[in-house]
Amino acid sequence: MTARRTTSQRHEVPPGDGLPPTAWAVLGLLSFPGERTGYELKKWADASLRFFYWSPAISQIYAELRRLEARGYATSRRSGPEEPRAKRSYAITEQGRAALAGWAGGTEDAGPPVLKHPLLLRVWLGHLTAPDQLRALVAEHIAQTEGDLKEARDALARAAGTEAWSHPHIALRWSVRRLESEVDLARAMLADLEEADPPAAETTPSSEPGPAGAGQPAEDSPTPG
Amino acid sequence: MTARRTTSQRHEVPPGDGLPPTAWAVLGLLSFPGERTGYELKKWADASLRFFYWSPAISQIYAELRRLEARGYATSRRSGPEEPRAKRSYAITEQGRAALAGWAGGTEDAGPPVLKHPLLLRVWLGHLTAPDQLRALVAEHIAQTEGDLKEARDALARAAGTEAWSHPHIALRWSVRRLESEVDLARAMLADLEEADPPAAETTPSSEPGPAGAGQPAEDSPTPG
DNA sequence: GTGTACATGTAATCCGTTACATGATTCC
DNA sequence: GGAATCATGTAACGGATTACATGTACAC
Repeated sequence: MTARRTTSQRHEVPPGDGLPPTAWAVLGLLSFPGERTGYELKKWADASLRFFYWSPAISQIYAELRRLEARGYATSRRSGPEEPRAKRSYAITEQGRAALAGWAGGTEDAGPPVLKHPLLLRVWLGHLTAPDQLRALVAEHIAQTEGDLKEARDALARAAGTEAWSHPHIALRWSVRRLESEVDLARAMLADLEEADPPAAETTPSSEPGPAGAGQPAEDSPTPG
Repeated sequence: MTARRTTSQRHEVPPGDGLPPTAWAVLGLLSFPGERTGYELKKWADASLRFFYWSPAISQIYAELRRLEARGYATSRRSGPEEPRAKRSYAITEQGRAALAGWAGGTEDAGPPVLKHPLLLRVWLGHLTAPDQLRALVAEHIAQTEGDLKEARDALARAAGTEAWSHPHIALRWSVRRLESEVDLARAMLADLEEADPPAAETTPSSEPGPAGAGQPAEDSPTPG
């Protein structure tokens, strides 16, 4: 409900582009010099874009490449007999570059960032789970995020050699910091959970004993937090 | 490629539930005491779950509610003539609560958090955009995030009165901190962008002048960072 | 009496995933 | 010779959105 106008009445398709975000991402990969196969694009996306954008199914990359070509935003070329493998390599066209630059420059709103965090949903539903089990889930998430963080750092280190690609580099730095923050956030939440529901232990003989009204709040209460 | 096993061979559908994440979220909303209409669920999701999970289309909430009822996870009741409006109210069943508790407890992996950040894609593609235009996009994102942050803080303040709902409260606290971090991250990125490409100004007479090899790196270079 | 909020749905469409199918090349 | 990687695609399906359709209640 955050504004986001519905383009007015009578289904007039956005005259210009109307491409899904994934198409722009694929075209973006092609915007760097050189030509590439769908397979290569997939590997590349998994190594960089995945940290802040997405990691698409390979079948969809092929589909987007065909669409991009149909629009004149990319051209493709079958490998000749000199190359060992039969494959199809794509390159961006002038038209494609212009359209992409328009998208990247922000003439049409690219939409807000989307975050879908199942762990948080589980925490939100913490009343259904045993406290230590919930904390274990958070701890597991921390471990997993630390793994991602390591991978992002490796990617950043790899990219450090290849200079002149400053913008991908900046995006990766953002990703590393973001993952660091994700770990911090999870740790802070763990602390909150412990405070709200101290682990069964002999070292906390203060405050309320426990089973007062923690179970079910008054019936018919309106939408909480 | 972060593990995430493909459930092994031969399409054996997950025997138990196989519900999409959205269904669990809707059922989760129902797991708090009281009965609610689809319309109320939508409003509630927009006021809380949206900060860390999702904000579904109203039509889909109705669809999920019907599915949940078909599975026996929820029951519905039409409003009688005593109520001013004709509507259908849903409540969770014992079965539904049990299934949801199983999901929330983590027996089946709920999947990793998903982040799709169009701004970062644009930054990654910064070579296509004028430096100050790109910085303007980041600045706009900061402003927008600060708006979200304010809303999240308001939600937290509203929830502060309604105690005993400690878990939703903890999730909201996480969201507030997360949005604060998002602002910090964007500011840091802005600084990186300024360093990489100093704004046309008279106050920085040091380091390299600029247009050396910043345009197109050597042709045929392999997949960069 | 007009607009907004409440309230529920259907239909069309599309993005995206999973599963399936196929085959060549390279590495061990 | 067998596994992993390279390489490309089709088919089925499902989740989710947008647009459309409809109507009541309430506030101003």
